[in-house]
Amino acid sequence: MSFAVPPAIVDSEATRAFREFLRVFGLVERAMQPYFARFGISGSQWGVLRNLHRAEKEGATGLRVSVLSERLLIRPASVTGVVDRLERAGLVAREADPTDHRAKFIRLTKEGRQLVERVLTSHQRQIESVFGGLKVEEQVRLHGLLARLGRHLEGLKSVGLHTVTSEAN
Amino acid sequence: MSFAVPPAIVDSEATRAFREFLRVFGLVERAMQPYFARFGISGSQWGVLRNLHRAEKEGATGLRVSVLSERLLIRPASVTGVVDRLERAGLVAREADPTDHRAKFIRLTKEGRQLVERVLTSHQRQIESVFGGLKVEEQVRLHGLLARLGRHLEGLKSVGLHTVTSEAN
DNA sequence: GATAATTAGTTAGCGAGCTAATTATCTGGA
DNA sequence: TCCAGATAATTAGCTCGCTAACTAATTATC
Repeated sequence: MSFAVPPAIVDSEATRAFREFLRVFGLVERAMQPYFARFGISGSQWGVLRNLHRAEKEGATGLRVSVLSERLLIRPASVTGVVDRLERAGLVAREADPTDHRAKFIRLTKEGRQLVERVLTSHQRQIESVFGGLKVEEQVRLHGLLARLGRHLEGLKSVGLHTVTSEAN
Repeated sequence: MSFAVPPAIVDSEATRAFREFLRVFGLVERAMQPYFARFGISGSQWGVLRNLHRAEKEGATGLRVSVLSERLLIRPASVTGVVDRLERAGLVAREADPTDHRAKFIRLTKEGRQLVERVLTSHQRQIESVFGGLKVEEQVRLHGLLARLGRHLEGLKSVGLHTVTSEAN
């Protein structure tokens, strides 16, 4: 009964989708990285800058490290690193939160704001170029499938025997 | 004529898809990492081990660093690092290529092979659990859209003004 | 056959993610 | 009130990507 051994020759649809997902992510990274490099920043740094810019438009003077951590889906310790480099580049500044001396507000400097505006003038076009391989209707379908998958993953707290990173946060 | 300013309020479908793509990737990583940690390896290390295992099944005794680099979509220098750690862990070994003394074959050790077999017994189930948020039919559609996007990105050699990493390879 | 150019892999050094541990501050209950 | 525990951010130390520069070996060219 050779059925006892899983048929490794043919992969499941989930496996095929999984592999393609990882592969395309690599390709997207490779397409975006030189784009950001033109502005002297990295994709991660753009994530911080974009969020700060949005916050400004909504009237906030800055964002806490913890808020950036949640929005960017990275740990606070990682935010510290990215902010360090942005600060060194003069694009953001750290400011004490008067109501809570443990917390710090990260805000855009004038230079940072100017850079964001400059990136934004070409940003849509860049993303369209990356996703231009899909018709708008396909982009919508992709977004829908990803959103569904995302909701599933948010619910998936423990997948194996471990908890995703557990309550350590 | 307020049209001169791009309507930043409403994002394009491409932008929405792009953002969701990045977000879901983060979630997938978070789901897989503790799974691999159970076996004492990382996702990157698994990539090397899985490729070596496949190569073995196809009759090869090992794979060159350059071949691993192509298959994993990472630069040779990065392969060196992952292989270093796998070698230190006793899961792979480096072996000279008798026909070309510049090249090296990376092959599984007995321990490495045993680990791969052990991971494989639960691997399908793990991936199904991650992608279980989608029906099989949706997984197929997702795969199709990603493959299409992937083909587009492979063709996209220069996106901005830069070449992806240029001819330096 | 000697030398130039190419190729395979590694090293060095950086950015960015992670966890675990540390510091400083805040807060709630005895 | 004061102290224990929670919370915000940082630091230290790891993996893993990257590029640039290097070494060693092969191939091509004159």
